[in-house]
Amino acid sequence: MGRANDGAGPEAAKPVKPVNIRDVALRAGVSTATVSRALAAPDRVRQALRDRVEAAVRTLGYTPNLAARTLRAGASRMILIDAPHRIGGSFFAGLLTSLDEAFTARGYTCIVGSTEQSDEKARRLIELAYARQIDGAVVLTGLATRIDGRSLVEANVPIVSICAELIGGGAPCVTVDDERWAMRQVEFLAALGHKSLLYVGGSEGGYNEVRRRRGFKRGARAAGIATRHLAFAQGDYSLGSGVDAARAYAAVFPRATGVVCASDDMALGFMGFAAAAGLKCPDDYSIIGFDGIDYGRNWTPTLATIAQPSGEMGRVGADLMLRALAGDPAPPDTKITIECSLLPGGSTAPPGVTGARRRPAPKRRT
Amino acid sequence: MGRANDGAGPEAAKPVKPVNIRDVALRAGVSTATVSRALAAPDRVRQALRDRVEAAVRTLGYTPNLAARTLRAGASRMILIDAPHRIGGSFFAGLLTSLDEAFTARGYTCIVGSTEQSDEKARRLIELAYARQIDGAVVLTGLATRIDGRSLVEANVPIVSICAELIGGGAPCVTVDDERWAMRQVEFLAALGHKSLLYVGGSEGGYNEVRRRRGFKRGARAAGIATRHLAFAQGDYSLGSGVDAARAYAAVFPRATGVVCASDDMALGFMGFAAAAGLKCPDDYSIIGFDGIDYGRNWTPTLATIAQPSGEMGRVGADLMLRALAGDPAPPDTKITIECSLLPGGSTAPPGVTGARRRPAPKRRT
DNA sequence: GCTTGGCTCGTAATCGATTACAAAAATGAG
DNA sequence: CTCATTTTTGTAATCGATTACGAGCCAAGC
Repeated sequence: MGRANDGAGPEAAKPVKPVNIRDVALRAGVSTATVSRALAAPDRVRQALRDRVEAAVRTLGYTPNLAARTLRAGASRMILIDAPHRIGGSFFAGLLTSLDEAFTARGYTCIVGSTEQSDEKARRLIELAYARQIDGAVVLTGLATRIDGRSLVEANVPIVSICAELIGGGAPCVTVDDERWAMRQVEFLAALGHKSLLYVGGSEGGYNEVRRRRGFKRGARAAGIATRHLAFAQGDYSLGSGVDAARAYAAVFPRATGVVCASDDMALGFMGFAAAAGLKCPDDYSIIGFDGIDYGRNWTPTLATIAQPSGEMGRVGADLMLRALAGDPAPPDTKITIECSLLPGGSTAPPGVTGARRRPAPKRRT
Repeated sequence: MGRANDGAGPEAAKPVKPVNIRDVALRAGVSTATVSRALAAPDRVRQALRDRVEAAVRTLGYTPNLAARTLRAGASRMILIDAPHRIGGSFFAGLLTSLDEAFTARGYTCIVGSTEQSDEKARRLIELAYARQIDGAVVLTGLATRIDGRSLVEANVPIVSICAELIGGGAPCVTVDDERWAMRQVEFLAALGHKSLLYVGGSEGGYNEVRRRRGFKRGARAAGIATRHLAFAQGDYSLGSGVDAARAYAAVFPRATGVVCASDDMALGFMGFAAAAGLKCPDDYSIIGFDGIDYGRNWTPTLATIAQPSGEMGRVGADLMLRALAGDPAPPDTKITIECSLLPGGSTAPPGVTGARRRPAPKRRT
């Protein structure tokens, strides 16, 4: 078929050797050092040469090799963000967006991963730190995963934690006062007249869960609700676990009129199952969530919740990291607390106000 | 305060020089080449030396520097995933999870970003490709963003697109048959007896939107629904835009009984606003979404929808990429179509079945 | 005229791991 | 025991950009 070898065979397209700084130097008739300077510190190179270099860069389509730069500079301008598995829950999506925006604006690139998703994934992420491939890590889980005896914390890379304190401490953190706002949830329902409550918790033993549960208990005590009028369901923050809680709720604690959830997702799952089971909200029960996600604001009825300002939390956290990277780290015991706000919604009402449902008389213990 | 300089002053902790392969070689009494081989190809090194190397690695806590390896190897084992801005929408969260899982299992690390979010972000991501920092790119937007005259496509890096074909083509893709499944949406509502429909579309002109809208029109024609009984609202796939559509709907087209949405999020937003406005679903209107996200399955009522198998789409897409990275790329015009499924839900019913709402008599044109 | 100082610019070392090549050692065959 | 092979190991080149150092040049000052 004609000329056998014109250098553009079907396979010949592969080894396109990328242009490097030497190619540019050659074309511009200068040394590689001058090319590097023309790009990094233009005011240290004469106008004439600078122009020649820029022209060469343009015509050749040169982009500095990042690996080489990272190797030499000892910094990659990449930040690892260790997000929880439940990114889908959209509260974290907002947080990620604001983090990403803040870092991008300062010339950093974000790598998002989850150390709690699988050991293999965690290993890889931790490895990135030890391999000096990232300049810093933002941890959203609080979980200091340790794989093969090594952890992010010991990789000697600046760390900032958001949403939860790093286990073992040692890193500045940005959180909300989980306990206080969980108390606020209870207070809100109690003020409406609810006297028996169900708590739907997040992943057991986690930083936020421990505090929200404690807040729930303290809130109940403060509102004068006896322990025997409290019930507890264990979820994992996900929509599905809220569904499960609702399923158990019907059987285990039919008399609670107020439901306090540790996440909006669980509250929505709960409402979904309850509705399917014929329970009306807020006629039959009131429910309040935690996070402040969009889905809740548009649910039927709208979900009352504690809104966490994810945008602000991300910005503040990114700022801490950027400061540390600039050589001015905050003291490792720095703790910044962000204010939440309570958003009312149609999911709460005084108990038994419309629904003419049985609400058993107190009946004090047998 | 005692000894003035014990080498561990507050600032002395900083310059912890990380151990490199030379340190290991020195300690094990071998050459750096042997260390490298002992780690990468253990069967090419005698047992005795291998043991010494492994011991040295362990005691020194050595991890190979990734930048150096990338520089030398010409490959970084990093994949860029260009996801749409609306990651929060949780359909993409599922897709990302399955992609990440597939790549991690094969030793790759994912960098997730969005070229459509901001120019600055896009510039950075494209730069990653030109700077040889990524080995491949998975594009979920179909949008071949071009910044400063360069685009991902021209960075000479393997590309796979999922959900949409790459604009301009040239990359294998994994998609669903948007048009056919949009027709199916209409068919489903028409079969229930709905004779006037509202279409709530996604971002205008986008790959999926164009096809779903076309499918909607074809479906209506096939069902014998006249054009004057069709209305169109323009959204952007987000929950909020569904709310807006509902707001406009009430005013613009009060007589449509069926609503076809190009995303579940918009459907949920629509239902949220409609409920607040006193419209009952499915008594007053039926609605069907597209995506198959968890929120819809637990909404009140549950949302009928076209479920896209995000897990499978991710796995298939990752497989295409891994193949290309292994030197066996699929032809650039490869198109893999994944099957969807229609999930029924409480959000649809025959028109006017329970709600005794006005449903204007046909009244054929004036 | 000669020295000092300030700019520019090129040479070459450097970052750390991988690998082609050659040298050395071990193994096997006869 | 010798020669041919195979297996191990070390030396040094390499990937590409950055930067310490010094050479060359020009102007100012005495």
